[in-house]
Amino acid sequence: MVKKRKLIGQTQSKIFDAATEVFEEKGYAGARMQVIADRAGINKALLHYYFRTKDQLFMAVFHVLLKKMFEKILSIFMEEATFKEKMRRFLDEHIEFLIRNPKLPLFLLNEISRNPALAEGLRETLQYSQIRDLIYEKHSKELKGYGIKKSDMPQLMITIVGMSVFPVAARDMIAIMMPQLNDSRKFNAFMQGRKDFAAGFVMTALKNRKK
Amino acid sequence: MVKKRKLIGQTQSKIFDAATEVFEEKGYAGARMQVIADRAGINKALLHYYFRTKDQLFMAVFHVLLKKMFEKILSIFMEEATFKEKMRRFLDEHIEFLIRNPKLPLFLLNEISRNPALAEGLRETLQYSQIRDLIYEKHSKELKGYGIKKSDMPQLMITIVGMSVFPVAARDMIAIMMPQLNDSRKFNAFMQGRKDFAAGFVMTALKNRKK
DNA sequence: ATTTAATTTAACCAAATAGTCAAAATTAAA
DNA sequence: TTTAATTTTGACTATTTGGTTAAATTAAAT
Repeated sequence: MVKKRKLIGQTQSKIFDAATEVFEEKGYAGARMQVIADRAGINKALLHYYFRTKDQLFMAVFHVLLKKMFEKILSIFMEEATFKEKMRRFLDEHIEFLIRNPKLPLFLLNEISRNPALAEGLRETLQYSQIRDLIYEKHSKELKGYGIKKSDMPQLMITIVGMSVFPVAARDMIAIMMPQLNDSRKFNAFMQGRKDFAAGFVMTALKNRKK
Repeated sequence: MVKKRKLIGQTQSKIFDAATEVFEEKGYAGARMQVIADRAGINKALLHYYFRTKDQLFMAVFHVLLKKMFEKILSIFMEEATFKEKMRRFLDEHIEFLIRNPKLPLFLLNEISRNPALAEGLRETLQYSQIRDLIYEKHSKELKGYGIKKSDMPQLMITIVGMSVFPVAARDMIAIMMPQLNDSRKFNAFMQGRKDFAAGFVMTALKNRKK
């Protein structure tokens, strides 16, 4: 019984891992079931045994990745700390996360853009309006001190998240314009440097903001 | 003679426009030649008459769009003005450009990411290192005053471009987390507001930067 | 050991899709 | 007006690709 489940688990997770790789690399439309099977080291029919269709396999992978990404983004902002501390922690941890998962943002942005319904399930789970209120309410004083009104929160949050996500999403385009960031060692060094740069940049902009 | 060319031009550009739409929406892998033909109002065989293969049609579209995007980004930074003025003008014009071409960034980022060789041709055309030197050399004094060293330029440039590009690329994900930006009127208003927000944010961060 | 159930495979199938071609229609040239 | 060249089409082909099925293999239960 245990052994059986272990075996199922092994095959299933081999498939799942292979599918994750291929979908992240090629997207839904570009992914091939045969390629996933090959990379998992199994027969193509076995894919359909465990995950009836390409859609179902994709959905399984997609939702795990979507959750992974959002949990990372949101968890830090739910902790107890000043906004400044949260922002710093967010940039540190999120950039580490992105260095380990460089293909994740572009994959998610794309698939959601091609089919917004994909993320529909998350809307209820997230209840972002509550989260946003929570973030703002919690830091209302601190943020007012920076001249940030409630209505400015989207601008600010998108700026902060963009600071970490954009360079990773745009990496291959950046590599064209900035050959000095071409190889991954140098790019990762750039991302490491971005922790300080982004945190300093945002804090300076906030502290000296016209109110 | 003139008429003939005009007719060719008409059909070719009908095909080209349709292909642009479909590729931008679906990406290379998700695009269908039949759909492009339908949208152009012509027979599928005519696609292959004017553009021998899907690859050739894609390449034609891709390179026009890539050029369009990069020209917009770079042209402003090549003008005669202070760095501050250029940045302001860049954010204004680039955000207007992105409002009119909302699908362009994600499309380009994706296709380049799936096949970095696609952008290979641009490397020589752009000679970014020269451009970067030019930008820095031209504004060396101004930027030093802000505590920006030559080695900080990638961080700064990526931050500025990300300010305009990221919200558009991440639009559908943002719509999930921020339902208040869901409909396009409100999102465009957000992007209009971003001209001021981003310019103010960057300038404040620069002016008060620790040196 | 034998039977039953779960897992895996090789060989197929059907639909989708890029691409072809010969002939028809249209347009330009003689 | 006739001829030649170009453009457009309908019907077709080859390949790719997601998905199926029946048989073989392995594990579990009796």
